[in-house]
Amino acid sequence: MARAGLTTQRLVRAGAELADEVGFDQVTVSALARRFDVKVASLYSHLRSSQDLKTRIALLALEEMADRAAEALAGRSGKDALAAFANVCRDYARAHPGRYTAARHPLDDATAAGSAGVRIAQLNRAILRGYDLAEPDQTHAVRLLGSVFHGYVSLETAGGFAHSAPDSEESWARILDALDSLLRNWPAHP
Amino acid sequence: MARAGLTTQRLVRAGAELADEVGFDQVTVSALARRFDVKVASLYSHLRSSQDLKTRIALLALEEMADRAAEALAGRSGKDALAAFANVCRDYARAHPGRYTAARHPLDDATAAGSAGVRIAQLNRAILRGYDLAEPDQTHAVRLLGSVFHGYVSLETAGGFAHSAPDSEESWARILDALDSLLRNWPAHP
DNA sequence: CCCGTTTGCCTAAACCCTTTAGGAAGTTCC
DNA sequence: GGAACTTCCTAAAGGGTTTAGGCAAACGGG
Repeated sequence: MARAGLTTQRLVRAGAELADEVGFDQVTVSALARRFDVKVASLYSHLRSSQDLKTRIALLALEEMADRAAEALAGRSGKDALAAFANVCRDYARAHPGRYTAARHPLDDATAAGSAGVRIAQLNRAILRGYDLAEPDQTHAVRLLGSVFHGYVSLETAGGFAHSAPDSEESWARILDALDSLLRNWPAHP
Repeated sequence: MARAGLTTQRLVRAGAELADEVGFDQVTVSALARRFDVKVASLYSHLRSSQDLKTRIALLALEEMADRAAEALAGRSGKDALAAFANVCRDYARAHPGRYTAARHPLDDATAAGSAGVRIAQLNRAILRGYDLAEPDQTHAVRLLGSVFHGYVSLETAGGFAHSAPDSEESWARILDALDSLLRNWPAHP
C-alpha cells in the first residue's frame, strides 16, 4: 500500500489548482481524492471537512494576493500605486479565477481577522497616502476603491464586457484615470 | 393522491423565497420538494434540472430589479437618477440577498441576451443622459457605475463594512456624491 | 355519463458527494 | 525486533440529482 504523501498543504495547493481549472464551487473532496489517486476517506485525516478545504483555499488565495500587492506597492505612490494595486487584483483574477473566487468566499469573523485580508485592506489604504484625504473621507475612498476593483473584476471575469466595444482593456485604463482624478478632487461635504 | 398544484412559475417563486431565506447556493430541488410536501422526482416534470431552477431564479431576479429600476428612474435625471438607480440595487440586495446572488449567477450568452439584464444595462446607461459624456467615455462610465454598485453591494452584504466606522450608510452617500462629481468632471483623455 | 387521453405525482433505482468508524499496512525509534 | 504512531484503507450511512416507468386524478368528446 504505497503512501501518497498527503499533507494539508499539498491538498490545499492542489485544491487551488483544481479551483482554477474547474471553478471554485466544483472543488470537492472527491475530486481532490481522484487527483491524488487516493480514496476519499483518506483526505479526512488532513481536512476537517469540505468547508475546511474551501476556507483554506480562500486563505491561500488571500495570502498570495497580499504578497503580490505588497510587492507591487513597494516604492510607488499616487497614481502609480493605484494602478499597481488595481492591476494586481485584476491580473490575479484572470490568472487564477478559481482562487480569486475563493478569496471572496465568506469567512467567519475570527478567521477573517486572522487572514491576509487585513493586510490587503491595509495596502488598499496605503494607496491613499499619496492623496490628500482626511478621515472619514479616506475610509469612504478605501471602500470605493475596493468596490470598483472587486466589482469590475467580477463583472469582467463573468464575461460582462466581453462582446462589446470599446474593449475591456481600454475601459480599465480610463477608469483608473477617472479614479485618480476623483481622488485628487474629492468633493467636499455638501 | 391530492395534487399539489405545482407549476414552473410557482416553483421558481418559491425557489426565490428559499434563496432569500437560506442562501442561493442552498437552493436545491430536494429542499423545494420538501417545501411543497411533495416527492423530489415530481419536480422534474416542471424543471429540467437543478441548474435550470437556478437559472430561472436568476431570470426572475433580473426581471424584478429591472422593473424597480425602471420605476425609480422615471422622471428623474442627473444625480437624482444616479442615486435612485444605485439605491434600487442596494435595497434589492438587502431585501432579497438570495435573489441578488442569483442575479449574479453566470448565464450562457443566449440566455443573458434574452434576459432582463439588458434592460438593466440600458437603464444604467440612461443615467448618463443627465451628464455630458460622449462615447467612448460614456461606456467607460457605465462600466464604472456597474462595477461600483455591484462591488459595494457585494462587499456590504458579505459583511465587509459591518464592524467599522464610519457606518456603511454614510460611505454609501458620500460615494454617490463622489460619483456624481466624477461624472460632472470626467477627465479628458491624457 | 362514461371512457380514453392527458397530466400530475408517485415508487424505485442508479449515481455522486460527504462524513464517520474502525482496521491494516507502513514508518519511526528505542 | 517490536511498540507506538501515522497513513491510507474498507465499510456504511445520509443526502442531493436524475431517469424510467406506473397509477390515479382531471378533462373533454361522443
